[in-house]
Amino acid sequence: MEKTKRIMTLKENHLFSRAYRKGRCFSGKYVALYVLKNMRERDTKKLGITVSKSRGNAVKRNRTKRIIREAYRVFHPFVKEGHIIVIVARQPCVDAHVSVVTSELEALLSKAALL
RNA sequence: CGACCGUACCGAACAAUCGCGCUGUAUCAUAGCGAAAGCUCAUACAGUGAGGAAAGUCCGAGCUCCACAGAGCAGGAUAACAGAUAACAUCUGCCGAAGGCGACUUUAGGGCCAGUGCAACAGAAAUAAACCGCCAAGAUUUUCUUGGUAAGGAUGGAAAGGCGAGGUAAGAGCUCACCGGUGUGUCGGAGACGGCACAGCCAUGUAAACCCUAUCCGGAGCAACACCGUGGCGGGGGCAUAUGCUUGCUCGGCAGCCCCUAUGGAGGUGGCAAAGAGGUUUAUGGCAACAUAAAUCCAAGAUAGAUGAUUGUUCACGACAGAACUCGGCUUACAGGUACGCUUGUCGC
RNA sequence: GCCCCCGUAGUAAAGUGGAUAUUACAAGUCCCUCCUAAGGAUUAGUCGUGGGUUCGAUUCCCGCCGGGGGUG
Repeated sequence: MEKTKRIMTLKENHLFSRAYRKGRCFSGKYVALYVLKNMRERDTKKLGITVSKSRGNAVKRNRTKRIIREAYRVFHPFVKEGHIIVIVARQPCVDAHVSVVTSELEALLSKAALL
């Protein structure tokens, strides 16, 4: 099974832009999902979370990132390996509750055939 | 009790489970490096983990690098006076001015008699004075000329100290009382300045207009800077003449492999994390800002960037808002709450 | 994080402290034309915002707000 419970985070900017250009896109009301197959590293899964500057000030952006990370943490052991996942927060996500975001993320992940 | 003023402070609390950054200790069977020790990763336990403004980046410093014999100019900043401070555009006290019944608050507040500029429109006239008016003289006769005048009218933000009385041909600080402002003297004060007395009103506003006076200022900023460093491009030496290119051949040259070395992209480490112009209390000095002494307290340190979720209980039902080298201020945002002191109004004793 | 720059009609730009803030394009209305184009006339500004200096501020000074750029 998975060797680490730790979530690998996506850091490089060019991988973000690759995911936006070439990845498959699934968007819901609260978040949008970009999925890209990682050819180089087959057995890892990487996560990137993006909150635009127009969504609010620093406190609101940090809080939104925490909510998304908490929602993703539930599904992390079941997600298939070898993918780059980018989650983009949309405007309603700033004031949303965790349970709402979790249910929507579950629907999007199953739609993307990652579960 | 209500309203107001000033100063200081707080910025939801507790418990359980899961999860995150850093530090320490232990383990390292498994994953990576290594001959090994061990290190990284991981796991377990313990500790610790955002603010009063962390914000805006508006001032002032520390720190680092660059430049620099000395002096001046240019440019910039500040501006009553005295002090505090490492320093400041900050703070304290005080003076003047403005506001408030008051507690108290606000105040870029030097110099237009060093010089220059500007003051549109209106108005006769804007720094220079006679349009109307008033008075006198002369000529002519429903007015005109010459002279005097700054009381009154009209314009304007501003018209030459204000108001009253005397005075005069009419007027005028021409003279006088009061007020205002200027100068001199004297008294008080550390000083700005204030009180009193005398003299005397030849003259607007603007210096956040140029400027003058006094004081201060070299430049850039932690993405500074220092170190490690392999990819590339270089330099030197060695190996091999096996292979490719350069012409069909030979020599030579380039490419090749290894070692040393300079620069130093990506990346990493330090700077930088517990401790300094630090907080609290007490004592002394001072009106105060603050200073001195003693005791005592302090523990975030990320690098796409750590504090969240769920459940339960309670309340005032939770605003503004996230450290990024570090301090002192200023400015701006903010649900609500607490303490002390003062003023004023009403009621009661 | 740090360092800078800019806000004027819908857009792009001018604008010595002094009249109702100027020009071009665009937009609306009217005239001209059988209709359209061209042409002519005309309309619309809280000069980003709050204070201050001044008789008077788009302009000078200060504080906020918004936008943009640079960063061996």
